[in-house]
Amino acid sequence: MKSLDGKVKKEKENGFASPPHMKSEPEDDFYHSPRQEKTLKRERDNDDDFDFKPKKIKTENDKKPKKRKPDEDVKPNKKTKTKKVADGKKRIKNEPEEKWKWWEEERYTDGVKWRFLEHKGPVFAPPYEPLPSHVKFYYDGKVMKLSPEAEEVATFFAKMLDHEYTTKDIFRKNFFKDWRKEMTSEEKAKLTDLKKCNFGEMAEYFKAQSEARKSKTKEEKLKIKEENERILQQYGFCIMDNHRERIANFRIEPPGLFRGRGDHPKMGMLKRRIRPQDIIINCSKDSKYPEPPPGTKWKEVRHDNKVTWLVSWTENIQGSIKYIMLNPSSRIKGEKDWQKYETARRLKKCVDRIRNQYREDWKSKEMRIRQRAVALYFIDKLALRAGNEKEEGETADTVGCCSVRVEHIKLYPENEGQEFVVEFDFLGKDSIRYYNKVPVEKRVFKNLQLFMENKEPDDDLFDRLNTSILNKHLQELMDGLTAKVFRTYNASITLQQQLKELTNGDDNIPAKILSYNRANRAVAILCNHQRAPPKTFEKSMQNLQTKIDAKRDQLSDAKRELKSSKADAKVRRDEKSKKTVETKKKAVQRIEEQLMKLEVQATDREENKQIALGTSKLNYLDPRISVAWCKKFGIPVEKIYNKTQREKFAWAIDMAEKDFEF
DNA sequence: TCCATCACTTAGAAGGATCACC
DNA sequence: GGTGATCCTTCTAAGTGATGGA
Repeated sequence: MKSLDGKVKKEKENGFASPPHMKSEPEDDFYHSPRQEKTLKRERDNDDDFDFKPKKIKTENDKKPKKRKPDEDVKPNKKTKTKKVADGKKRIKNEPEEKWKWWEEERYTDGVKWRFLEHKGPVFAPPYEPLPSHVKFYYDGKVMKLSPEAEEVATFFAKMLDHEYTTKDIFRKNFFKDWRKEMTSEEKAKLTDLKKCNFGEMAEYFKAQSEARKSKTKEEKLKIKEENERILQQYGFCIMDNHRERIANFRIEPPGLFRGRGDHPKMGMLKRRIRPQDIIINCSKDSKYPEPPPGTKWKEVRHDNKVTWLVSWTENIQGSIKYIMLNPSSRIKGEKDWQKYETARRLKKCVDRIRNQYREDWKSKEMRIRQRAVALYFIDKLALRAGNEKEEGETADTVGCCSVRVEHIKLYPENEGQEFVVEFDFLGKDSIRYYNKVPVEKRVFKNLQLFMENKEPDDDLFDRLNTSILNKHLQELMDGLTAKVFRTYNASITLQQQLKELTNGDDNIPAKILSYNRANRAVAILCNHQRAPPKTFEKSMQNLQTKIDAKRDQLSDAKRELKSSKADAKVRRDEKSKKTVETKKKAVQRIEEQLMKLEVQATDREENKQIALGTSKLNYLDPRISVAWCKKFGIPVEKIYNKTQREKFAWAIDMAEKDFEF
């Protein structure tokens, strides 16, 4: 099977224009003036302290039109203005259309995700290329020629030889078992012990290949780049309704060895190659369907416009479905994202009521209600994930709030001068450790003691609760409320409040950005977004310190020079020496600035050693807060969001003014 | 009500691209 | 221009939560 048949097919017009949407403007918008909060962990907001600001009606002269709300539940939209979506006939294709402001248009309701969808299908992994004959595999010290099927799987292992994975028993066991399935019966009979396999030459070969790729000439690299660009243009976009939209992952995952996170029982298993007959295509009936590679067929072509995916297949490790979907910059993802933050803002309006309610529920006669209330308190206070049940033995043993077990918490009536301390220690999503010691309210503490009575360490702490019960309850408290909304809400409100607290209007830009990063960091800590410290961390820190020291020396030199030039000018009293003083002054200033920049950088980096800022920035922080902050303090938005992020948050950059309140 | 399935969001690692410095 | 550090993009695993059928 050819992965990408070399020829570029001329793109054909589809000649279809989906029905134009009528654009409408909502009549109003809510703004909220939140209380400032002092600490990282959130306290109460007042329920009723938001005010109402009427929406402007867009006119031709308005520079910034007020946009509609993404969240239909908030209030009905009144159509104040309609705009026809251009009927996308000939102009849609290849040239990048001018930036489309989908957020100014009306959304679909009733679960329809699109009216027209056309795409080219996925790009398959390149077929296996057998190793050159000089690259040998050895078994028990002797050369052995492998069948292509067995050889391919062997190369997967060889490519990972440097990785810790290949030293793990489970990984090796799973790999060997799956590898044997690909062997001929002769190979199977002969290769019985993984320890006797020598993949060294293969590994060397791949390393050399990778080196060769790096040391290619400029021209060669450019050629590769152009080819990638060509594939991107051909397969990396679809037409959804009237717009050419970028696809996120148009390449099918290549075969390889499964790399689970943490202690995953399936690590090392063979992830099989996906073929056209595994693929389900989703597109509209009246579109030009993607062609399967010559001589092959798709599993199915369907036309389901209640879903957003273009391509799907079932993966063989967990049996789960994988999808090809659109890029975060697309309308379909952006609308959802915007809506997510609007839901979180609605929570802000009623979070006080909800908090009062769960505090009451701590006293309930019913165990299930107490458990629900304590769990919700943790989700709110500590930004824990919901914690769905998982199938035992199928995945790594990780938990979230509802699935926390007795063994994951310790209770201290008194600890380090604080009363009622709970110590959490468990593995969360991606097997990232959650460790936290927090003082809680007495009632919570007493409840926890009660929940733990007569239980074994591996019993569920909340045995009368699961995520579905919890979410059902939340749904009753607020339309659209689920456990994860609390994470979004608490992350965003924390950012907003930390920015208020930390930003000093008189600071220069690097110092303000340090403040921003610190606010961002507070959120990342709250959400427990961690990263492995970069391998080069210590060294790069040292380098930076060396630079700082050098800069300090430079500064004292410059100061000395300034001093002597001043003395000189005093004696000479001529223009030339006055000028010299000025020049020296400027030099000192410049060096001071440079020094400060370096010091700020060092602080930022040190504080960021094990913390990942990206996840919260991308998924939890209402981008309008950051945009408003940039506008308020004259920071170019490019300093906060890179190009990709600006594309994802185009809606927020366009609509948020400096007075935006989450 | 329970469970499986499906769709979609959220997550950190890896590797490539770009930048800063000498 | 070379090199190492840093930034950005890609990759795909691992969550959440809705839904529908038994």
